[in-house]
Parts: sequence; C-alpha cells; structure tokens
Amino acid sequence: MPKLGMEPIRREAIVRATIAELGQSRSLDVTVSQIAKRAGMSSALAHHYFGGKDQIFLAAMRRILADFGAEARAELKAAAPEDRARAVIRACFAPSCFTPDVIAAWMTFYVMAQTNQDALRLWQIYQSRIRSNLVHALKGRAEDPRDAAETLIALIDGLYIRAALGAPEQPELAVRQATTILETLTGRRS
Amino acid sequence: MPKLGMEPIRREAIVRATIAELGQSRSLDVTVSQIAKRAGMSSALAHHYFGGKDQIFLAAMRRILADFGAEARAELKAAAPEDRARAVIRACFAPSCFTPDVIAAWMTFYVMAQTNQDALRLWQIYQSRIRSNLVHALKGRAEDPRDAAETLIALIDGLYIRAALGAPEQPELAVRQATTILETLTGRRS
DNA sequence: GGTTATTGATTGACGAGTCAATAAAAAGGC
DNA sequence: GCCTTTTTATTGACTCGTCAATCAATAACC
Repeated sequence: MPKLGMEPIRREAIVRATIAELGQSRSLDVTVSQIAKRAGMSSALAHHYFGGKDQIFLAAMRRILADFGAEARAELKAAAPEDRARAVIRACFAPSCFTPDVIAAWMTFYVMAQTNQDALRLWQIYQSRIRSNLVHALKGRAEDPRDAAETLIALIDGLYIRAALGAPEQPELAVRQATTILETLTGRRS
Repeated sequence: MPKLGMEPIRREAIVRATIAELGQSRSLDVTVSQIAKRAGMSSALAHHYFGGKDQIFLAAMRRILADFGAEARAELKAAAPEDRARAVIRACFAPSCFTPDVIAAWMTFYVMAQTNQDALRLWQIYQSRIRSNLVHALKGRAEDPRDAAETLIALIDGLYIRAALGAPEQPELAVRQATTILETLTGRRS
C-alpha cells in the first residue's frame, strides 16, 4: 500500500532509528537491518533511499551536527555579549545534544572520522564553527583567545568521552567543569 | 619446525601487531588474520594462544595501559614534590604513549569499553590510578583537588581525541595546553 | 503505462572459530 | 644410546554465520 511522498518521512525515520540504534548498541557494529527494523521498514528500502550504509551514518551525523548548531544559535542569540562563551558551553550539554544516545553516536563518529573522509570533513566543519564562536566570544577576555578556545574544545570532547563511558554524568556537572575552566581562562579566579 | 617455549614470543608478537594494525587501519574492523599475518603466523595460532579476538584486543589494551603506568611511575619518581602533577601530564604525552598507533588504538578501546565489560574495567582501573596520582599531586595546591584532577583527566582525554583526528599534533603542544590549565587550576596565573 | 513505494529472496564476500593433520622436541622406559 | 609416547607448535582447509547490496516482483498511484 504505497503512499506517495514517503521519501522524506522514510529518511527521517531512518536517521532517527540510526541514532537510537547506535546509542543503544553502543558500537559501530549496527546492521542496516537493525536500523531498518527499528524504523519500521525493510533493509532494502533503506538501501533504496540512502544508497548504502555509509550514507546512512553520515546522514545521522549531519543531523546531530545540525541539532547542535541549532542549539548553539539559539543560546548565542539569547546571550548577553559577555555571556557568549558560556552560551556555547551550555549548548554543548543541552538536553538535545547530551542524551546518552547522542553521546554514544558521537563516539562512533569519532571512530568513523578516522577513516571516512566525509565524516572527517563534517567533524572539521563542526569544529571550526564552534572554535570561531568561542574565539569570538573570548576576544578581549582571555589572554590568547585562540589558545583558550582550543583548550575548551578539547575539554568538552573529553567530557563527552567520559559521559560515554562513565556513569550517566549529569549535564550540570559537565557544564560546571567547563565553566570553571572558562572562568580561570578569562582571568576570573573564583 | 616448532621450537619450544614459543608462547611468550608469539603472544608478544601478537600484541605488538595488534597495536600496529589498529593504529594503521584506524578502526576496530581489524581481522585476526590481518594481525596474525603482521605477526608472522597463521590466524589459527593466534586463536590457539589467545582463545579469541576479544582477548587479543584486551591483551593489547593491557599492554598500552602497562606502558603508560611505567612511564608515569618513572616520571613521578624523578619529579620534585611540587612537580608531580606536571609529571603525570608529561607521562601522558611521552613518546611511548603518544604515538599515532597508540592513540588510534586508544580510540578503539574507548569504543570497546562501551560494550565490553572487561575493557571497561581496565579503563576504570587506569582512570582511578591516574586520578589518585593527580589528586595526591594537587593536594594543597588546588582549591578542590578532586575536581581539578577530574577536569585535567577530561582535558587529557580530549587532547587524545584531537590528536587522533587532527593533524599530527605535537606532544609539546598538548603538554603546553594541559600545563596551562594545570597552572590556572593551581592558582598560578601566567 | 509510467512512476513511486516496497519487500522477500538471493547473492557474494568476508571473517571468527574449529579441527584434523604434521612435525619437532622432550620424557620415559629399557 | 635407541624406541615409544606424550607434549608443544603450527597450519591449511573447512564450517558456519552474518551482512551489505542487488533484483525481480508486487502493488498503489497518476
């Protein structure tokens, strides 16, 4: 009983299912069939719409990156100029970006980016966006904005890993750690 | 022409080959055959000595952890009391721990630890060791030694990820970033 | 009748783990 | 010191499962 105009619906379902499955199984060893089953369709259809497994993963990665971008834009728009750096940190650990599923998916993307050029490029784009946001936010507030931004990003990456492996660390805790560093970097000793 | 007493030699060769292969192929999709070939033996022999793929990986992980432990112990022994935290940082980015191969292998272990209980336990042991070293080193020098240690570890993890994905970041750079944070955490503003 | 949606069945490759067979060294008996 | 037996080392060939990708077939829609 095929209805027309299914393509966007199916694609959306697959992307969601991919993130969920990746988050649940916690490894890259997720089969197209598993994803398709969770999305309520046959694996053949998933192949039909995406062409291959890699492209399914890339679509999921793009989605996660886009979600983060939206979150960051929202936080930045609502933030006072001197609060922009904190806004970026908040975005990183916002509920839409810091769920167990998404975190676990991130991990797999890190691995994928080591070998898949497209994945690497996506990651780099995300990196340079967050970096430029932070550099901009830190200009005039940290001694070396570039350096401080780089350090903060590394710290955030590390907090993600720890969230992936450790007990379900509360977002607030991660935000607090990152904020503390931010404040020492901007010279405000607590 | 079997010679006796080969077991330790073969095991060593497999462990080395695993790290090398993991580092080169940059993914967990490394076959036992690939490893065995690099180690100069048949895959059957690898199975014979280790029992299975997981145990091969775990042995490689144990090795890397042990190498780090040795490095850390050496650095700590040679460090003045007020330099102990820096010694730990130096150990993390020492040549024996921070080669491209080892870094890439680390990444795969992070992923493995998400699903493999034994791998997770190994990681946790490593974590608690480095944490207690850092807490000890920071006692009386940072406002909240535990918190500061936690943050430093997260930062180090993040620097590893970035090294795995980015251009071959120089160890000195990573050490500098970590040391900078260390100094702000211990109250010495540069 | 052409397009879109959909799937079950199939193909083809690859990889973990097993096993039987071979060969050399060691151990034991005489 | 020889012959036998056991233990250790080693591999090629094989089994069994899995999975990505394809395809032919079916069905609704226009």
